[in-house]
Amino acid sequence: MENDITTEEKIKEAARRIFQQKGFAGTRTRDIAEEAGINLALLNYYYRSKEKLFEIVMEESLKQLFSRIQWVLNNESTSLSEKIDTVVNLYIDLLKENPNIPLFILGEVQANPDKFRKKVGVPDAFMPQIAVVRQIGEQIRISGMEPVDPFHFLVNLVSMTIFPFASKPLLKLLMNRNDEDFIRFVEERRKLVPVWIRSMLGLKE
Amino acid sequence: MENDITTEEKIKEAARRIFQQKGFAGTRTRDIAEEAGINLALLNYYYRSKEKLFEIVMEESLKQLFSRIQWVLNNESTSLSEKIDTVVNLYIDLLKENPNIPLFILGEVQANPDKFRKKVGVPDAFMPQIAVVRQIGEQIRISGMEPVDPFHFLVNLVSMTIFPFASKPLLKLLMNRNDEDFIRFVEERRKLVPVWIRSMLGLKE
DNA sequence: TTTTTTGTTAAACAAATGATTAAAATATTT
DNA sequence: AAATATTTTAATCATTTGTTTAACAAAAAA
Repeated sequence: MENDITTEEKIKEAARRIFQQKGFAGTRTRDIAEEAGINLALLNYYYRSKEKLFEIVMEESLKQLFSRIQWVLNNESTSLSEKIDTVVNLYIDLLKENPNIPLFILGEVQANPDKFRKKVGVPDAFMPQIAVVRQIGEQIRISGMEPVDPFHFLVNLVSMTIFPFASKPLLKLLMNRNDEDFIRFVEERRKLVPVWIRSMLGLKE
Repeated sequence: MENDITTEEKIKEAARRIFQQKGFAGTRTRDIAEEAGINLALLNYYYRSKEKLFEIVMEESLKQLFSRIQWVLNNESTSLSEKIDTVVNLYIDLLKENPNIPLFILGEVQANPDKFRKKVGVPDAFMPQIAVVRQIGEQIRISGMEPVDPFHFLVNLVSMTIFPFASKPLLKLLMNRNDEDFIRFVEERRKLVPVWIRSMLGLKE
């Protein structure tokens, strides 16, 4: 049988699943080994330590959550309205596959803020320069609303898209819904969130 | 000197701070003892175990985040618009004092969904009966928009209010803002979020 | 004051856990 | 095939960590 997936990859995938669900402190190397179906010692053979393996998983998770979106938001050749649609679609697609990513990252940052200072450090005065922020600023002027910090709308977009996934287990309990219901609920938001955001900004459909 | 605060309370307060920041797995009993300035053995003397102490902290955190809000949302004698204002104000007040609560609860639920089945279990078909859901449903009909699940607006309200706190450390990094800036940003949202929600619902100011 | 109860401390225990080692199995090279 | 290198395994090590114990101190009751 040709088992294309190498042992090294099996370990990383298992680590990803468990780290993302339980966090660094809540994960035991033995859990990862069991999930991967390999001997405990192989973890230290391929990756030097639990910490090192975690670094890799975290790095990739950050990349998943930020890199594509960052590119979209900074694209000078798409309209604000297109950006809104794209971001919502990208996030919902990603989080349907991998709903634990947001809490994983946020939780680790909250537990260990120092470790992330450098990792997520954004060059000073870069963010305000990003295309979408400028476009939101313009739209605020155009629509004639009172001046507001453009970041509010970015936060709204991300909040309304990501938060339902971050609170998925709680939502399911509170709303008495199963997985299927939850997916349906989120798919409705795929259309609704962009409508709401555009409406906030006074953007016509 | 009359030190009103009893040893037992000192331990619980220290536990609350550390548990809420690091989570159950990330917290060592020795950290709690040090933070409380007491001998390690006193933790097991007053509370039987780390687990039992955690239960108490979690119980109180859930109560903080849910009980008052639940009461507000289910109040038959306030308008929908009033409820929106009240919820946003209550949450922002609470989270300014205690910004780690949301991630704490959500993280523990994600790490250990089973433990919370019973704890947060809501009586079947209770949620749809709650006053605010009915009021939102009515407003949806009145405003003449296409029929939508009223829960979307509850989720929007909670997302836009709570998510900025859940992502506070990351937001600060990404937006290059300090604590003072963050508070200002959140205070702006105290006024803005209700406006946006009302607008989504076609509610006049 | 004497006795008893309650609170506190330092030390130690036992289990859990990340990591290592040395040998065995498997694959690759010569 | 023999030799070498790589991968895997079982056992063990060393540290961390939740908990307990036994002695001591302080407070309350007698």
